[in-house]
Amino acid sequence: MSNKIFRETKQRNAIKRAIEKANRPVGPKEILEIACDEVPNLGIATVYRNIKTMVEKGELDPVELPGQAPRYQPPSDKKPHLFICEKTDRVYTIDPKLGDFKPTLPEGFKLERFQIICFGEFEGK
Amino acid sequence: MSNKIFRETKQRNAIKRAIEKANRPVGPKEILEIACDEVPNLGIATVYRNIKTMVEKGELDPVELPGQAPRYQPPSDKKPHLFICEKTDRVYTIDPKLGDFKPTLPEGFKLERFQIICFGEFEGK
DNA sequence: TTAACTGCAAACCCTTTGCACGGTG
DNA sequence: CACCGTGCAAAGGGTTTGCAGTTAA
Repeated sequence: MSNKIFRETKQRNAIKRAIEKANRPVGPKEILEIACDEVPNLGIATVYRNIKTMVEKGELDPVELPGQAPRYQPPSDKKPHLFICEKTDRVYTIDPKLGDFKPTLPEGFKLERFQIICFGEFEGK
Repeated sequence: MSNKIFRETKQRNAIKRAIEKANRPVGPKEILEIACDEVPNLGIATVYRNIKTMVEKGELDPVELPGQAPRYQPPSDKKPHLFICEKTDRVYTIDPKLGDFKPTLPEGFKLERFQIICFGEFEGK
């Protein structure tokens, strides 16, 4: 069982702020770069360890992408559908207005859940 | 430019046949295992090199998955939508009967194409 | 014969882990 | 002061590359 006590450190806070500041799903390297403004020689291992801890605590959600390493975002923004900008490689969570749409599958396939991944260009800030 | 001449080898043929035999998108390890029936000490590097060559020649299509390494399938079966069996980790291409469905996106997002990834269990052979 | 192909091992890249030190509570 | 967290460097896992020997054409 997990009765570990979590401590506040300047590294952990910098990582949290970096993810919030990004405001879209970001990867470990991206997090490191942003957080390094606050904690110059932050190690990548610390970023990975904190991501893991935060995901376990439910403070961070992994966003898995086709053909790419996972990115992370605060759980409050949780939306399963994604938009991948093919110009900038940035990822956004979207609400594609599905109504009651549901894919129909051939026999034998039991649908648990589904995800729509959109590709294109995002022309915004 | 690429004016290389491609040769037939027993390894390359075994790899091609392994992918055809699988009849669903397969990864390098899976290809190696199947092809090893024909060519016992086939090297994994050869599998990777042939995958690359075949993708470049258009004889093979990569199938990219969220949070997983890409798998490959013959281009004739090309369908963008996928079903991932969470029991066996096997991947299947599907036709989810979309009709004229299209996701509606917020302003600023220019939709180029989209893909539906379904998760669940496949109860078939 | 020539140059593409192969197997092996080493090199890579990204992620994880071991260790000694530093810092929180 | 106990023990969690950190930085560094080494270890892992999957993919790629260098090399010398093999083989297709």
